[in-house]
Amino acid sequence: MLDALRQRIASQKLAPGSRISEQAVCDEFGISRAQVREVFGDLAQRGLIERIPNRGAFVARIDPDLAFELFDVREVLEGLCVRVATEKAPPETWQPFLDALDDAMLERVKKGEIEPYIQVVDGLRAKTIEVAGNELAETLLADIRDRTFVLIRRMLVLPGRAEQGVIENRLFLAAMRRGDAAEAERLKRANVRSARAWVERYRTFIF
Amino acid sequence: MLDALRQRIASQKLAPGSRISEQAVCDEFGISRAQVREVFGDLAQRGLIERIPNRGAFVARIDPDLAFELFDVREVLEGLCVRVATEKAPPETWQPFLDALDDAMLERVKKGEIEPYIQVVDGLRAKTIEVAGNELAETLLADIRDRTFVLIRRMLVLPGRAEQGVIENRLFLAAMRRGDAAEAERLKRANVRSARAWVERYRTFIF
DNA sequence: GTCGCCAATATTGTTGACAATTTTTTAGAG
DNA sequence: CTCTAAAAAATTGTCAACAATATTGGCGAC
Repeated sequence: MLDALRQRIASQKLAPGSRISEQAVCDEFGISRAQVREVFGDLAQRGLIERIPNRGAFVARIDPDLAFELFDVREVLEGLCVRVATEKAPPETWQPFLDALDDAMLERVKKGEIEPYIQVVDGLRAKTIEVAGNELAETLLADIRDRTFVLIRRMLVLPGRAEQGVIENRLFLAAMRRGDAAEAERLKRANVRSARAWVERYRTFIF
Repeated sequence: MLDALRQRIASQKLAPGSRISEQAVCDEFGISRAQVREVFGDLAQRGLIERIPNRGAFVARIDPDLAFELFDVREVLEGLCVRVATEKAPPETWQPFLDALDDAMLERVKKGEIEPYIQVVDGLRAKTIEVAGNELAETLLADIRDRTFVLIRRMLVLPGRAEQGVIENRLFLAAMRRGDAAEAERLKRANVRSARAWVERYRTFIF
């Protein structure tokens, strides 16, 4: 139930800025307002909704400043996970992802076919976070993902971004593959910073 | 009210593992259970308490694994804040802190007088986070601080740790003073990792 | 016709009572 | 005396009604 709302907000099936009525949620899920209010408290703390006293709950808007904050925190947390994952997992763990990001994949994204790329990158991140084994970082990154989900999709359809993403992912994956944790972290962070720069550059389109 | 409980848990006036009765909080603060339950939800998400269905709320225990997770996340977040703060603030911002951490201070901590040192370091962190202007990182670091407050106090009374802290703080402060953001971040991270290593080394005393 | 004010409506915030579950106590058998 | 089981007490989870606040609609003055 909480996850259902999380997903809807992340995917913008609920438009940013729109109000979510407590009663509407009660009716749809057949639960009492007390439970809805508990869920709302949860969503508010995750930054997915904003609660204004006596006014209600509103789907959070992502202004550019906040988006860059999210990118900065994501950069260091994913960098941390990449470093620890590189140290913990055997190097061959990352080979399948390197294989998947081959030249054929590069051709596909050049033609605008980004779904397979997203699949691989999502799998890689999930694996990295799992291996890193830092539950705190895991939950924080999940929250950040919820809040930036649509933003990132919008960025990935920009001309050339997914292609650049393939190249950057190859770079830090190669470092992971050879067990160079410090360099892998550095390259992963460069990757996130690069994405941040694209958002900055195409700000008018994305926001 | 939430802050009162936060402080009590952070300072371990409420012992880790002990149960917090909803009714007890109601009586003490003169509020209804619904409000208490909302606060409990908040505390649970911050990781300060653990709620077990139909059993109640328990003050969270910090086992070594979790402590190291907290240190790892703190390392990268404080590193981020130091880097951004160095980029944003004029270099002379950090001079007062360098001045405070002089040889006289070093002598004091050598004699076990760590309170002034803690004062300065806390002020430095507050200033750094404020200047960095990343509200997400700010709240996350505040939560981590709540959870590791007692831990760090226990570490600082260990022989030699505060002294080492003075030296490490001087190092990254010097980098901030000369506007070298990348190096300041690196040295701040080394500082947190060093603290983590002390906790690891004196594990039996600290946990 | 527009602005301001007041009533009507709707929504959120709060409270207390009731239900479900767990813990403690007590009684009884071995 | 100890262990088991059932009853009693205490605690958390849930709900519906009430109060407070905000929004909407309508009326009248200018």
